[in-house]
Amino acid sequence: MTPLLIVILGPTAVGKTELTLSIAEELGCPILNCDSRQIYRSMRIGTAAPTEEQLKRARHYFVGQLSLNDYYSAAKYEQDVLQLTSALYKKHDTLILSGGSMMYIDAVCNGIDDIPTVTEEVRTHLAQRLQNEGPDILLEELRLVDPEHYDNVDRKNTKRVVHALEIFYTTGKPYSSFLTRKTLRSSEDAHKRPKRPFRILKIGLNRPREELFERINTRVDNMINSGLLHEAMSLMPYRHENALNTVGYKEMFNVLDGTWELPMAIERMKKNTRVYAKKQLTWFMHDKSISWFHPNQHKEVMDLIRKNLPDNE
RNA sequence: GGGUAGUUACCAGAGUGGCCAAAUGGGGCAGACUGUAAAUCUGCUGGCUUACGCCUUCGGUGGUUCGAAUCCAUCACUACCCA
Repeated sequence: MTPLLIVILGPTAVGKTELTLSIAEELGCPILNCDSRQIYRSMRIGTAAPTEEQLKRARHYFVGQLSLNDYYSAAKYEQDVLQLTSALYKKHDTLILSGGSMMYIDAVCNGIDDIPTVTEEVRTHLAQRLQNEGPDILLEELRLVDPEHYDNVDRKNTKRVVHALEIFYTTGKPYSSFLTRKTLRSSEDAHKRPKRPFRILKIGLNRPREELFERINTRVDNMINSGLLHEAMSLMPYRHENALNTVGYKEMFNVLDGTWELPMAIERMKKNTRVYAKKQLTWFMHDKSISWFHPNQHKEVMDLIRKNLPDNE
């Protein structure tokens, strides 16, 4: 009997948490959270992390377990999930992975190439060079060092150019030499995907755009009322950590240092969240293996799940 | 009643004779994506399914001119100032 991984995904604020919880309760199975920011501690309000009451309703993993300055990535998440699931499947035949971090979901479902982790020295050195010499020189360097990747990267996306160089300087080998599953997301390359010891059932949640945007707006208002500004204030010392380069916190930091008035920040936050939700949808829509539902369709979702439960195989 | 400034695309706002379908910003829409991804980056945004091509736009109308968003007349509206 192959165990099952139910993946519940969808744009931010669509209503994943609530549906996930009720399904988890019904099936009596744990929830592996898949949200690249909820996994950090002390960002509860701004990431709409599960509340204490919600956490009590099912066993949760990957919620609030990292410090703001911990290094993390989709690749680490993949490893952590694989390790955890192999343990959990001894007791459960079904697990739920729920969240909206596209790349994390992708890493778990389709795998991610094994690329060495960049050393701190190389990272800071290149950051330094980027500042001193500018992006053009680094891009030119990439062309010499890794012509193959030079042809493929988005050359205007400095972050990616720099990363390829980081890998080169860390390993002495071109970044492109580490990529084996280039078109991971396209179905023709399905055979290149790693075999998982579980079956995957992807359930996508979505709503009409207007409805979703309205929920985003009220969620932002609720965050503000719940003390987001206060939370952000306590995180000010860490504001330059990557974890806090996040919708919601960025805007609050601008209020705290006097750049913006609060109403302006709230508007920006709503807008940026809407943009993020759209980005998520753009990504998810490529994945033809997702079955889509409105979050209200609890019954329909459960029907699909029951059909796929391991003992029904 | 008098005076002054103004009316530009979804919004704000540049443009004061041809290089203007019209800068820039906002908003909106669409897309890319394998290592801190809630990140980072890109394209479109008058219409014509595509266009270095055509058509219709810069408050209304009428003029001047080879040519007008830009100049003139007039009407309408808006803002501020003086009565």
